[in-house]
Amino acid sequence: MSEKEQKKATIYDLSVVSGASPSTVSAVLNGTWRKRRISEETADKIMTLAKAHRYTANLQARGLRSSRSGLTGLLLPVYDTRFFSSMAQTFEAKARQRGLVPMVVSGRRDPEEERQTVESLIAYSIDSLFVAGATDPDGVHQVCLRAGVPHVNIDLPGKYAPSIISDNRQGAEMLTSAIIRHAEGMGPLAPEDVCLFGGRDDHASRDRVLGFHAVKQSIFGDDVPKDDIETTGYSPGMTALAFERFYEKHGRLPRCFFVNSSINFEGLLRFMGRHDGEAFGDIVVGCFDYDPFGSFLPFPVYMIKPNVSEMLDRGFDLLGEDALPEIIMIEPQLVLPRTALEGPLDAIKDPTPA
Amino acid sequence: MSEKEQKKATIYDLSVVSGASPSTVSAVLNGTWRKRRISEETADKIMTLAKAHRYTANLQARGLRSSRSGLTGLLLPVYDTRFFSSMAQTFEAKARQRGLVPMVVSGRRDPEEERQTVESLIAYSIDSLFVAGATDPDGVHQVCLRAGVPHVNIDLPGKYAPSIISDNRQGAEMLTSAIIRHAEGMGPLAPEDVCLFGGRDDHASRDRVLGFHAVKQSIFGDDVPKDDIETTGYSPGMTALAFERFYEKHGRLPRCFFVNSSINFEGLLRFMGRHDGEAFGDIVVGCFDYDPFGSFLPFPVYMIKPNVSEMLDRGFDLLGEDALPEIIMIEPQLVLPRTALEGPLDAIKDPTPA
DNA sequence: TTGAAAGCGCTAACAA
DNA sequence: TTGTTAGCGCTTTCAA
Repeated sequence: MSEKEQKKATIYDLSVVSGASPSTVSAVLNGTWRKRRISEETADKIMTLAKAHRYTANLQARGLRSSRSGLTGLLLPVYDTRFFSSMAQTFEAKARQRGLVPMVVSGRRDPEEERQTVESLIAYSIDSLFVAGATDPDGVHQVCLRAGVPHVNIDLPGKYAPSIISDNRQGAEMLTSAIIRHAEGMGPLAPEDVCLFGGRDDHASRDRVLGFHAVKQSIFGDDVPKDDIETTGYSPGMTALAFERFYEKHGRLPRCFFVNSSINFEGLLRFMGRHDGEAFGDIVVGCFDYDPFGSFLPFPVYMIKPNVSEMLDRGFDLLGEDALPEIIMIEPQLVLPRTALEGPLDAIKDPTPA
Repeated sequence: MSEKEQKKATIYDLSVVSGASPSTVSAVLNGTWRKRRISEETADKIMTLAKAHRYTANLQARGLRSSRSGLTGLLLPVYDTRFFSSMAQTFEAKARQRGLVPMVVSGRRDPEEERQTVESLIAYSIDSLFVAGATDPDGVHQVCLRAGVPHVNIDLPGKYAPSIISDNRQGAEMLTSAIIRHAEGMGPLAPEDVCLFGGRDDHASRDRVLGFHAVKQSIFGDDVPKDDIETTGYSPGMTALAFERFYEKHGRLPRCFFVNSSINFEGLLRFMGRHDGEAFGDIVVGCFDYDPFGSFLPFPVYMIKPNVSEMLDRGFDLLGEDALPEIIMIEPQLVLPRTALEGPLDAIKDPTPA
């Protein structure tokens, strides 16, 4: 309670106490003073004064005047999965490294909401936008284009802006062979024992299905049934239903299956909550997404971890020039069952516990 | 690609095309026109024009002029746990319901970084701030106070601002009795079979330890050893080490233990990754925090789920008046093993999968 | 090496 | 019922 709420100091206040003009103060405080050939002496004096008066720039005013806000946006579908929350964490760190302030928002997989949410960012004059896993990246693109906001797509590609995505095809192949190999080690496997749950009609899901089928074919030959896919959207509830249906029909879950995202994986949890171990005794599961707790469930779970850090770095690189709408693929990582990877949490220095 | 990047329309553009003055346009577009007694007719015309020209207000300018930015901040320690990511998700929804734009940032449990991060929000003139789980809430308070930013503490209390926290004492009691009851069902239990891992010297941990000991005492009597606590900080690595140490010494993990947060729980995962089932055969675990995947690990896991929605609602209520620095406790929920609760993800309408 | 002055887009008295 | 005007705090020519 030591200091009172005082009006924030402005460059005019510092101009008065320093005897310099507001424009000089401004230049000193925003770092352009060297090239404005202001004497080291004046600069020092002003900076000292600024510190003493706890001056911090009003970034709204700066942004209004200079039409560069210093804000960079990240549009997520949802926060509440390990994939997207670690993306938010990593994004924030990388933005701040670059002297930008991150604004993370969620579009909740609704094209209209995505556009509106982005409009709200643009209303604050964000300088750039990362569009991650958008349901309608091209709709978002239109909005950005009108406002002249440079943007890149992450994880799910769009047609009109550069896209940096996981190599879904290759990841799906790694994952599919891993789970099949594991399941085969537990007894002979038929093609109909190997299924895929989740996903929808988007770029990522299509590539994953391609990879999944390619591997099945290479193992079981050409006569694999094509009805081994249960498309459920990205909804835990729908995915749980799909598992229930399969269970009704076959009296158990498939011995070996691929789940298309951690959100679909939550559908499996719901199924598990309603059934005991018999329903899913010796299954082997693959999940396209990594969740540390998911990796330790009571059956083997292979996971694919997208390389978020790399994707974001490439994204920041591409924002500078207005790049072509090409698609850049980043190799994801196969994570073996019962693996607790280190993450952004490990980078933080926790104060001493005692 | 249909529309080109055009300069954003301003109230002056609309003033020209509508024939009304800029201030009239302004009043119409910011909703104050009724009380400025502007005719419905004029208002309609301007609104139509605004729509046609895709006008959206420049919120930096509005904020600069009116000194209300429409931004509300949420300071988190980290994004990357289910507790905080679902808080971010819920916060965003509640902020938008109230016509505010959320800015979520992470202070990474570093007092200095917390203050700096909040300064960066204040530089954009946020109207209010939620301080969740801060390591140094009172340091953040000072920063907010100087800038006149109303703020509340969530989850971890501060001395100078209103705090809305989980009832940690009561939650710990629920959790402790649940795991002890469960473990007793599997065979007789001695006081030294029941331990607590994680946490540090903060308000939440202290209350949890209190609740933990109270229940142990009520069950085992007064002679419970007080060396049943392993304080590790909020770090997966440190917590894993604590489990290793215990294992070295006793050849197995305690039969029944309380883990102080999902971050500490990740330390258990790391331990599990390095040992096979014998090391933790028939353990019963309680975790103060809920994670759906954690609930389905291969041993019984009881979890406590804080009531985030309620905490945030109360927080928004308290921001209006400048409230006293009281502590409001919200009852958390005990979640039984193998429970997949619905969450923010279920509220979202997923587009049809096909 | 520095200062004066205009203006970013908006709001809010005060006039009319 | 509407318009005029000043200015939020800053940057940026242009002039000195």
